[in-house]
Amino acid sequence: MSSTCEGGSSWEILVPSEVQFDVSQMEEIVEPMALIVAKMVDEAAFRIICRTSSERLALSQHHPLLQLLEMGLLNSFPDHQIYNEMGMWENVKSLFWEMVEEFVVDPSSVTLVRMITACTRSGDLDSGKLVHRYIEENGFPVCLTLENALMNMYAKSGEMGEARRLYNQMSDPDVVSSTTLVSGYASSGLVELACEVFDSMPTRNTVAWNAMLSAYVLNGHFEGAISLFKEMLILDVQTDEATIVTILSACSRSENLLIGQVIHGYVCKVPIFKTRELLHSLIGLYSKCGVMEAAELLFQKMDVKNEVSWTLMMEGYVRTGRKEVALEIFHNMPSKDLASWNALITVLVQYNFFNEALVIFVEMQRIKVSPNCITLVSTLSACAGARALDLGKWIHAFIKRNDIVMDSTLCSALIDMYAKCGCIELSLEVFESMQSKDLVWSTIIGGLAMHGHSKLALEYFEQMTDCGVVPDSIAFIGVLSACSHAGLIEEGKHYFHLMTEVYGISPTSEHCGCMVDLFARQGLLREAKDFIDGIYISSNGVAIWGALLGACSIYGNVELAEYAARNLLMIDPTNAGAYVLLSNVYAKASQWSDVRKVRNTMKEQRIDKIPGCSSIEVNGVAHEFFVGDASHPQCEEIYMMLNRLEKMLQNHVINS
DNA sequence: CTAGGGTTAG
Repeated sequence: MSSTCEGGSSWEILVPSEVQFDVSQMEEIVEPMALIVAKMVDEAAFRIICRTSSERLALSQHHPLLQLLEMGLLNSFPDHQIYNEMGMWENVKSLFWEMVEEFVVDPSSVTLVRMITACTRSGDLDSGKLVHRYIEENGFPVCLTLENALMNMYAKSGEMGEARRLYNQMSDPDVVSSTTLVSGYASSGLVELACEVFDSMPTRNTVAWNAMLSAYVLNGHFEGAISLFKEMLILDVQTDEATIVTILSACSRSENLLIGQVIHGYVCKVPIFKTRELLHSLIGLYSKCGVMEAAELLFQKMDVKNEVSWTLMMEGYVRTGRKEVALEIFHNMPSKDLASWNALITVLVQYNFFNEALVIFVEMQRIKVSPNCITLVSTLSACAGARALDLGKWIHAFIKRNDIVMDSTLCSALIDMYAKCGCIELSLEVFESMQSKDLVWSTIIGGLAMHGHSKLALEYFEQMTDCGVVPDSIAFIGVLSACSHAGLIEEGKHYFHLMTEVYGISPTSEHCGCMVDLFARQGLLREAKDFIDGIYISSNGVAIWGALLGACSIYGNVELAEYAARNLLMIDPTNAGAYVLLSNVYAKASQWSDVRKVRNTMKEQRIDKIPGCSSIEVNGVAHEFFVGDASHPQCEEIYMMLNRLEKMLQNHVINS
């Protein structure tokens, strides 16, 4: 058995000294190189690699000398072959089995490492485990590199227990072993464990620091990432492109423009190569923070743009409200991939351009671009926002027809779409059909609350915790709004306490808005104000003051209404609703001069009351109705029906 | 030969 761990490669012997690795000579030496590769590889079976170009490519990825030639090699192949990475790994795997089973050659440790890497990259844990068992059964010695490769395979497949077991068995783990663990824990969401391993490392290189940085960023600990980066600078750790890309991603995701700009300055001063990826992360930062002038400047400077470059700019323009510019970029992009379509639909939905998002989806169908799960999730939330029930149902049917895997995000989007479109029964149907409900409880609770099924929403919440699922922030929004709609004061207080004290979730302005609404709707204005006084309200606290102001206008409390309106307008000076409600309170109290003052201020500030508008989709056609609107062709019938419904409701209230 | 990076997701 040839089973020793090879040290250096035998390239020096195999490569003729007259062969110069000059890029200009690439074409001429590709063929000889392929032959050398065949000779160098000690297994007979690998000779077949030289038969086709894609097989040659497969091997080239694993040889340092051929990697040098990669540019030239790749240039001689058509694009689709280069990017068919999956096919390449499949080639490596089938060659391996051919070698050990048909040619009965013992693989060297280098070959085993390549095989394990092929399994890891193609996400084929089953084959990997088979090879692992094959190694153990044949008693092949396992060198450090092979141990690391095996650990990495388990880590990448989320089997951190097995990865850790291998690590603990190692006699002499190195910086690669620990870094593999750090990034494995990071992708499993176990930042604390990643931290622990990182802290225990005797030596750390740039890759190790980058892995820890990325551990923070992947799990949303942007502040942690920023302070780790500072530590790198203080300790004078070498930074590289990957460091910058990672830290910039932390800045843009937390919209920390200031630190991002500092890093932009740093990049300009230190010798770091401004790769396209690095420029993308800078553009991404400015686009996310709405500084389109800076993004545009960098974008213009790029010599080679790709789909990502165009997509980042497009997103930025939607975010800054210039969606026409964004659409123009989109339509003029030299090439777009699925991610570009998804990015546009998603960002349009995020900024409430639901109908525009649906138009893009329809366009996508027309030119036959196949949507993926992400497309469908975003489009379903566009349907929810636009109340486009028919299209939502069509997507549901599309999912069934194409056997698309219903993962929890997709189910959640369906449940939410049906709930928002008024079909809570269909929401429940999707919910009940799921095997694992762990990640969709919050959505169904929110849907039930929205439909006024408060008691049921609370029952589902209890079921959720009975199943051992830990409720998240979203679940509590549903629960608290259910309490507020049903006037369940004590229950509301109980759940708020449960959320903050037992589950340690810090309340957002939405939770607080629900609480204020809970008290204020019942006329407990004092309690509502006390609640507000006890919390910190950030710049997105419009819902909190709005809830208080709304209740004040119902109960006619002038003093408190003024207080609420003042605070609301401090956050959002152009909030038309605040002015209207305030003037209603004054009118109720017959303070006509104050009513006039408010109206005049609105005129001076050019604040227009946005007319209330409802819309409904019937047979795929959206119908819009404004306040006092009489323009609909069936207006008379609609109002007759409305009156009948109103009478029915009044009778219902009297009877119950 | 093995470890780290960018756009899309309620």
